[in-house]
Amino acid sequence: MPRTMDRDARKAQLAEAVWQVILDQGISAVSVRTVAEHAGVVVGSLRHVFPTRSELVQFSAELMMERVTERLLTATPHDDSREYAFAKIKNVLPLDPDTRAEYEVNLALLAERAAVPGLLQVRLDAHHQLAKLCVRLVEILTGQAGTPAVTSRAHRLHALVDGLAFHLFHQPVDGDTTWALDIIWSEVSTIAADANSGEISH
Amino acid sequence: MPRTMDRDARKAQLAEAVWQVILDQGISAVSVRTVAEHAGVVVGSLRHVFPTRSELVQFSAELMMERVTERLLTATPHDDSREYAFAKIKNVLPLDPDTRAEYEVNLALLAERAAVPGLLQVRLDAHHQLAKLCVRLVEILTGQAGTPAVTSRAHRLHALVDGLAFHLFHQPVDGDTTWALDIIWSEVSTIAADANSGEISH
DNA sequence: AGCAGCGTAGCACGACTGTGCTAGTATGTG
DNA sequence: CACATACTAGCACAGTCGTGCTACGCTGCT
Repeated sequence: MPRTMDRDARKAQLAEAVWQVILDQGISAVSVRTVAEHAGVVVGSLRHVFPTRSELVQFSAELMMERVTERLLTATPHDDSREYAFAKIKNVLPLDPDTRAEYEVNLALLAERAAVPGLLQVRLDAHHQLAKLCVRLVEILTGQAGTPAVTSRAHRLHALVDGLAFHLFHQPVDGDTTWALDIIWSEVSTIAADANSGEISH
Repeated sequence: MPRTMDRDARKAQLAEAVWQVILDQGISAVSVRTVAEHAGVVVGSLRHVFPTRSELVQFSAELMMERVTERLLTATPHDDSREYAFAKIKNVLPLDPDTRAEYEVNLALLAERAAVPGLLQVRLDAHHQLAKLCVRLVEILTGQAGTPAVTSRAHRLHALVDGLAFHLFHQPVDGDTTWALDIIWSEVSTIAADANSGEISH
């Protein structure tokens, strides 16, 4: 065998170059050439790892989702279930420049799904994963599971999270974010409180 | 003067061709040639109206927003303020194929803003307009105006609307949408009810 | 030492891009 | 009728695109 390299690391390096190009010049500027140049490799090398542009773009999307999932799985223990839920949700909102970039790349890849069909599945996976997280959080907060009230609450929480993400993305990077956190905290509290007082539905 | 045509109609025709191309092949397929072909005109004619691609894309975005605004302004009188608010919100959600397409084009143009800077302003305008609508609805529902509680409620409603739009977009065209409408209705009811019982905050 | 083969480097090709430019055509106004 | 001109039509050019392809060098196993 001749010299071999860490393929996964190389793929990650190229995926990160894709993200950078998206942030700098938008998704339409993502070509095998621009990405290769950004990553400091020649086109031939990039194409040795990703034979086509589609594979490059799709892997970039998958790795991005994988990274987010990883971050979500890192344990954030809290004695109070409300603070636990709050911390988890803060993890998926574009609150700092890094997560904002993440969100922006996500939107760009969503818009590219007409050109790279595989992106649709990636996007759907991400969506369902967030949905499942919301269900879990509601279950923890209410102490119930599987009831219609839980799924309803989870739906609502999910919508709120996605909506807030969209809003945060629309305001300047250094803008005030406390209002969004307030909304999340109040929602989390409401879910917990309603469960304790027995009235959940509506 | 030589023969003249309805310039606005021609511009609208071209903008609609842009939307169609976005829906069919994604934003990256939007070129002066593809759009001209879709509109049934030659490139020269298109460029007589829109000298550059940027102007074409930007106008398409502006016209789209204009159309939405127009639809929003058409009076939908209701004796009950809750039903009025509900109807208004239904107007901005991607519930049928047409409004879904609208939403998709919106997202695509959002992703293209790195290439066409003017799109950022268009998107921001749309966002602020929806925010203003939410404030107005909350004012109508609560009978108050200008209080912190109103802006807080409006923020929350706005986030919920954007989040639900995102969710509806992720499910199949013929999917069940009643759950989203239920959430909206319950939120509208809650806003109205809390205002009557005096407790608004949180 | 030799060699198989991974990874690097880059040329070539046809297609497509945005935009500058010119020529022709039809039509409303004088 | 004449003419100015809005509009149509299309060529040209330089650039970028994705991808097929070959050639070379280094490396690690036999």
